[in-house]
Amino acid sequence: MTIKEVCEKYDITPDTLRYYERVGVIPEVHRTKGGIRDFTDEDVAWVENAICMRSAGVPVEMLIEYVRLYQEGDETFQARRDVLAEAREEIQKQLDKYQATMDRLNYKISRYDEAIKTGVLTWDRSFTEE
Amino acid sequence: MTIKEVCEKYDITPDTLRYYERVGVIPEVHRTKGGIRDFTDEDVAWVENAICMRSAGVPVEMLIEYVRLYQEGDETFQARRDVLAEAREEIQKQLDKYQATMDRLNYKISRYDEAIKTGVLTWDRSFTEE
DNA sequence: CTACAACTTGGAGTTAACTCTAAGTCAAGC
DNA sequence: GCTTGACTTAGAGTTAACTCCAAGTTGTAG
Repeated sequence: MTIKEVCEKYDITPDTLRYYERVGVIPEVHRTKGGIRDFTDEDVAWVENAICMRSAGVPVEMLIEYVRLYQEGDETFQARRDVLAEAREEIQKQLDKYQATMDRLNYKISRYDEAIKTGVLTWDRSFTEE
Repeated sequence: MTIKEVCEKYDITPDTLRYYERVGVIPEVHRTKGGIRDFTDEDVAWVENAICMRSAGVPVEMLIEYVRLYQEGDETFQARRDVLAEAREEIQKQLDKYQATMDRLNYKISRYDEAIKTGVLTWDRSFTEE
């Protein structure tokens, strides 16, 4: 699979993919004799994983650490698990914040829908705001 | 309320608060005769709102737009609602991504827990990865 | 065999959102 | 009244994560 195909598959730019490989977010990608990237299924799976993790805000630094441990072999199972567990905790915290913000937005939008009908904007919660 | 008290309440730095006021993420804060910030309850409510929105990744630019509309008065109810609805959509998309990443992490961590017990790491999903 | 688009690299540039610095002002305690 | 620490501003600097650029190479279509 060429870099272009992988990029289209995940809607990212070649620059991002090359950057991921350069800094170690994904392991080194297979090449043709000429030196052009030719992604194997395994390479693509690493890309998919990286993009999924990044989309949830897992820092590049943490992904690099995971790949580094992976390349060290089977003695790093526990260390790798710990990295993943840390990422999971961060994501759970973020999920909670997102949910709180959703609640606030839903409340405010419902108040605005009211205001658009009645011409008057009112807040009944402890939001002294606005 | 002093800037320090507000910062302690929300665990942020004075620099961040001053930055928020400067660029318009929150409206201008009440001052003492000497020119020192003295946050009213309303000011604090704006801060709380900004921090909640930012914690869910709502861009500073969008908060500025909301404050700008707010200061234009009652003719902007609809426009403000639209800004909030856009923020809500983005957050929903992010929530979905976070959930997908959680699923992936839970799966991987369970595989590692297995591997730590048995000494062998196996993947059964379509993750050719690793 | 020749275009020419798509690839390569190393390194510089960009962006959003802070974060820090310098130089000065305010105010509480002695 | 003086010291001392927290406050003020304008503007420069930082960080993470890309994103772009220049100069050169590869590979496919005619």
